Amino acid sequence: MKTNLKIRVQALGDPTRMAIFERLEQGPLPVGEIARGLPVTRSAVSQHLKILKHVGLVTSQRAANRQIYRIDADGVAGLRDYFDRFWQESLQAFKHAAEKSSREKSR
Amino acid sequence: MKTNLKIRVQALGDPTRMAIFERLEQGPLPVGEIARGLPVTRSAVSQHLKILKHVGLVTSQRAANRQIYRIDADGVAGLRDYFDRFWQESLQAFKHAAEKSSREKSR
DNA sequence: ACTAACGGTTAGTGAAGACTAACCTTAAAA
DNA sequence: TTTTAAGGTTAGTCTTCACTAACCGTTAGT
Repeated sequence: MKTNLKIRVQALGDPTRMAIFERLEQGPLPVGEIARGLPVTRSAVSQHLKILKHVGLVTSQRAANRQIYRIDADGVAGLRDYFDRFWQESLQAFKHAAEKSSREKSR
Repeated sequence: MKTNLKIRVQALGDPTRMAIFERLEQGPLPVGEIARGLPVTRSAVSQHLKILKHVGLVTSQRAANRQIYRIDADGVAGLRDYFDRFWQESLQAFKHAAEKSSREKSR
């Protein structure tokens, strides 16, 4: 399982994978259930799930005949933290710019 | 400016756009400066910036001859909140599953 | 006015990758 | 044991889209 954050974003960049991901927000589902309602074949869904699993966004678990997929909370937490850092840094940059601007106005 | 969160993820799904985005984490930059150090032409960078701006991840501002691009903190906050929701929901689902499992073990 | 540097736009091309169809294994039910 | 349904894999096709090259307008300096 890759832990690189960028390839997780890349994985979710595909609309179908994003749809699968959002489908799993409701709760764990077997492959066939995920494919039902999506405009692609079960084969395509299976390939997408392989990628999502590989990048650490979902996990799977056998139940007899079925493979149950669910969202990997840790993987999602990584993404959240990643964007949180960007948010904080850009906010700080904005604050600096604002202060500088007000300094220039007051002279 | 589109406010749809999915297309922001889609926008960052491209490696070059992600590189541009991370480049802007250091601080605001003009187009030419961004292109310098990237393995693509300035034209490509300009097209990518157009997309990033369109989905609300960066903003731009003229300074005479130059276009200064910077990260849009609000846009990034949207992404963070989006993944935070997934994280919370999947964590809760995991907790439910764990409780159910321990109940079944204890009987 | 001319020149140089900036950035955006367009058309056309090439490569990456999403998709289907056909196949396989495995597990449970008949 | 045969059948049925599950899911994964592969080869091949086709579409999407990232990229370059050539162009344009704009601004500042000479």
